[in-house]
Amino acid sequence: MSKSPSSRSRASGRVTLSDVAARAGVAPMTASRAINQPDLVSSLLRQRVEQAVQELGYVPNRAARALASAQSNVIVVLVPSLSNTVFTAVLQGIQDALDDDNYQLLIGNTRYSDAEEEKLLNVYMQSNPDGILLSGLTHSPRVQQMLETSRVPVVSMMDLSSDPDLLCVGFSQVEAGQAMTRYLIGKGKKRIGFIGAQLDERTLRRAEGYRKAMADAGLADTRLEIMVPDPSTIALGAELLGRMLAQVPDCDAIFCCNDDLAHGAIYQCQRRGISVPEQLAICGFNDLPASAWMKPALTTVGTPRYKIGFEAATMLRATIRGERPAHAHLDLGFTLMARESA
Amino acid sequence: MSKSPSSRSRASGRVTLSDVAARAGVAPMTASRAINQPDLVSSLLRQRVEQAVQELGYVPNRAARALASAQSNVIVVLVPSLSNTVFTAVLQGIQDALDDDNYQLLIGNTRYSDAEEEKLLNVYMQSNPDGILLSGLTHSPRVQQMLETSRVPVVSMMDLSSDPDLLCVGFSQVEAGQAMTRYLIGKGKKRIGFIGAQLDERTLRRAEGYRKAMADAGLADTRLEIMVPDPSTIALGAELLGRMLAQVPDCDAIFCCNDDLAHGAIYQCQRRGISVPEQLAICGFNDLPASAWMKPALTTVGTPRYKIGFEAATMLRATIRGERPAHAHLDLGFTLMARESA
DNA sequence: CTGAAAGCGCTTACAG
DNA sequence: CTGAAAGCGCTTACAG
Repeated sequence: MSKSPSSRSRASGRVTLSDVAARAGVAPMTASRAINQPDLVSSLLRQRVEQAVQELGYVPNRAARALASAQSNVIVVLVPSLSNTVFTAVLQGIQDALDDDNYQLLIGNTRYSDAEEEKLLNVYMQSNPDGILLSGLTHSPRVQQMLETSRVPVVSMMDLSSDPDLLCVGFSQVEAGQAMTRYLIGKGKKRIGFIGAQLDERTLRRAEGYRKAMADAGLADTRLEIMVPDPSTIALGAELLGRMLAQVPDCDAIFCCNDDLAHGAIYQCQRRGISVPEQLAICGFNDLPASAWMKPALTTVGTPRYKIGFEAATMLRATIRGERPAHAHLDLGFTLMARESA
Repeated sequence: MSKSPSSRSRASGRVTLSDVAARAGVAPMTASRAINQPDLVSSLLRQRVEQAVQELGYVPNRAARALASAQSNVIVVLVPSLSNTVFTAVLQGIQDALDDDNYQLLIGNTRYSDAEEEKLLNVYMQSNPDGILLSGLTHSPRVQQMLETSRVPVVSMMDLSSDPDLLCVGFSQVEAGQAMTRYLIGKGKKRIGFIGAQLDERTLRRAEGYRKAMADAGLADTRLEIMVPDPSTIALGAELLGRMLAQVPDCDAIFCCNDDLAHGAIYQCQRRGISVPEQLAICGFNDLPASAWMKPALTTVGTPRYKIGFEAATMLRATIRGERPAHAHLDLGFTLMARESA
């Protein structure tokens, strides 16, 4: 009659499904059904089980469920940064899309590192995820291999792949970079600099679009490019503006690979008494909240990051359920936001 | 001799520890030791097991491990927002503190809602976490109860509790609000407005500090307070600046409960031709990256959010290991950043 | 240093 | 609609 576990017991001491079943006077199997598939149980037993759950404060053990059912209900999300608003918006979209689905999100921060991505994926694979959401298209060979051998559904976010079979949701980073550069060229700018930081794949593709547009217009000049691996910050934008002007004194426009850099460049211009856009046009990428409000308001590229997360999660969920999406690639596009700074 | 599982098998098809053991010619127990406690196994067998792991591409099943060992190695983190830089910095600190510890972080976004916090905790408790990191001190009664009955170690972040037994890492939000208000009073300001949004507990405590300082100086006037439940954004700051000036035309300073609001207020002043700080002093809270760079540079309160995350995670880890921290409360302080705007 | 047995808490696959 | 049996893939607690 003793309630304490025998000395040789390995029981955790927590309330288990068997405890609930005993209290309700049913078999554990029935208690399980009453909780997970209530429609299959008579209302009388269901009520008795529900009451036992309440009285005992039963909390299901997710590990046991995952083990028995071979279904983890885990979705892994890998993003390169948590401090970059772009990716927190993506995460928000994912959460909203999956809100009612009882999925558990395992959020990994790769810090823009392929090695870190590999490490995280290695650990997260131990949780036997039902699906994976990845940022970007380029990954280490081992990551590619892990993904293939695991046969877990994957959706890539942010850019569009050239592989027609790869599920992805995003927009063409190359075209967006090209569009912004063409806009500046259309404004009559000739000496258009490009400032790139972090050098993640998206920045590289935007630079690719910039180069295409410059070459098309016969304006290409490698000295107009400043590329540094440091993280994008306002402070770095301010610094790189100075470096660009020192390197290319007749520069008449600067395309920053993102808004943080552009904000820093504009603040630096204000400090140096350089009028924007009259003396120097400046534009960014991503349209952060401050961009529309600052003086001068920043010309930039609006990107559908929230929607990317939402749609990618939706596509992944459909794939997990065994549905084949009509289109493997979902192009959400971008919007050129012409404002005051360029 | 067939490799395919029998039709009645429930096996997942994945490589298991038994497969590794069979390949290495050892018992599963020995394979387990070779992987998790290699020092307890002879180097010969260890090597054979390691090789089998490689050849088979073995990935341990975390659910099985958690179930058998009654140890999840999961730490739950609940933050009110992922779009607020403050909390992403906290998360970064947590990740850095726990980096080498094989903990799996379950990050939950409560969206500033007690009900959502309750819902998340309910789900996350199913993972049997080893520890929990919470934002703030106030929670719903059911959350409090879940925490108590579960006996899982908890560390609260951001503020300092009045309960001496509650583990917490942060700083006094009340004192910070008071300090900033006193600073403005010291600058000769008489009609100091307070703009509060979101109305989360930190904002309410900062407002409490503001009221104390105003009352102490005989400057209290409830019309000087604007409190709205909407999320803090630049746009809202711009709007509320207008509302404050309409309501209190002789207002000579505005204390915004955070930097986003303050940025919006300053941008709005620029648009209206109001000089800051000459006509109107404006200050914020948190010292976001843009604050030091914008013109005028924002006077604000610097807060140790990264360190809060780092130290809270460190304290939690120690507690999980059974150590008693020397002090239950860790006060990391704040810094008044006097700049141009006030 | 190594291994056979039992068990963690749940669900699957049956059977009635 | 209900339940007895077996099993998911590991680790604990022993024993040798």
